Amino acid sequence: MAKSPTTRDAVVPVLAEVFREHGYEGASMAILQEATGLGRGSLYHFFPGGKEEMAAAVLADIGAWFREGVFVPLHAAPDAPSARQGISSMFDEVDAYFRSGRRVCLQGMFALGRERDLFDDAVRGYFIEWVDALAAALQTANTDDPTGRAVQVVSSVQGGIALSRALNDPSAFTTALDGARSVAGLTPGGV
Amino acid sequence: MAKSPTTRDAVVPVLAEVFREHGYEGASMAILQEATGLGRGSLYHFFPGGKEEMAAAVLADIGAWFREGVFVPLHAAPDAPSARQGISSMFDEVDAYFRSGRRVCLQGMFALGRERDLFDDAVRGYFIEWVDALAAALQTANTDDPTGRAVQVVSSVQGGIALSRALNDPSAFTTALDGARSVAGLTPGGV
DNA sequence: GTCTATAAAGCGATAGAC
DNA sequence: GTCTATCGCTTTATAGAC
Repeated sequence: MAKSPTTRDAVVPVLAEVFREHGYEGASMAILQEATGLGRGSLYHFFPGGKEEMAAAVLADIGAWFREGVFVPLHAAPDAPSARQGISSMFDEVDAYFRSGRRVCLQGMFALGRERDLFDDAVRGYFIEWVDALAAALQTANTDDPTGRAVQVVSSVQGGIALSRALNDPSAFTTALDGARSVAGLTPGGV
Repeated sequence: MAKSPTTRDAVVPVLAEVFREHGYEGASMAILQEATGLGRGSLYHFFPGGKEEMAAAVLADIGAWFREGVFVPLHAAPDAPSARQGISSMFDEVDAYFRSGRRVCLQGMFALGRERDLFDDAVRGYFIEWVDALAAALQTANTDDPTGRAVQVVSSVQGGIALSRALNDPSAFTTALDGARSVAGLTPGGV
């Protein structure tokens, strides 16, 4: 690597992981400092709004990642076969991203707590985008009740994370995801 | 009412609601004090272990409620029709208890955060009991893959709470629950 | 841009009077 | 059993040197 200037963009994923592991309140400045390797002053230089701005930046970053990698492809499917392919890819991406339930969904976590009030738009927007994109793909795939099924699929993913963490068993996430695939009209085998 | 002696049992449900609304860390002693109407000294008299003992008591109380009202009936079903009836009742109880997603599941909330480490047994035990009881009823009802379906149903409930809160729309919980009913082999109409 | 020092407030927990 | 006063620690945020 030529050089590594500390940029705001580079530090956001690190902050994301800290928020995922410790929660919003639990992620103290001291922990964020240690994880990023930056001093207090540097963090406040990049994020004058403090923790709240850090979390907002993280949520925006995650939202952009899903938009680009998952939601846009779902919307882009022109016909039924490619829609089914897109939905199948979504499950693969989701399984990889959440590491079979070992990694928490920050938006889902925030939705359960007081953080929802603070980051209302980011949390709601993320799930609206997800449900809308999936519903559009399900409709293209000629599935009945696309919106209802999209809600059920996204719920299963979120609940699968919670349950697999509670049981300390990633297979619970896999099972939940399999059920969601079935709801989305995918056969266990392939697209 | 003849008199109202402040008992430990009477204060636990109040604490539960505070933990649900503010989370474990967000539920400060000041808030718990105000909600219960008790002074610091009284709270520490009932719960010498402080916040941790309060949360443990709350989790135990919730666990006992579900055990008595939901899990035991599921296990008790002697034949397929009564098993289906018990499963149907479970969904009604769950919908009422979580107020169509307006009320958070404390165990599910704790599972996503650091609290999981602190209340590991209570959180894991709660979900193990739930999945086991539902799987037993599904088996009695002659449903295939009872354990897998039980995991999917419980995941849907947990995810439905998160999604309905994120969207600020209780109908998302209802939709998630309808999907779960279908996974459990129940027709939308009745038992 | 990065750092340390420090301010100001809130936290959980304890002590001891009543 | 209930209360208030207080300890000691951690928190976020700021100020200012470099």
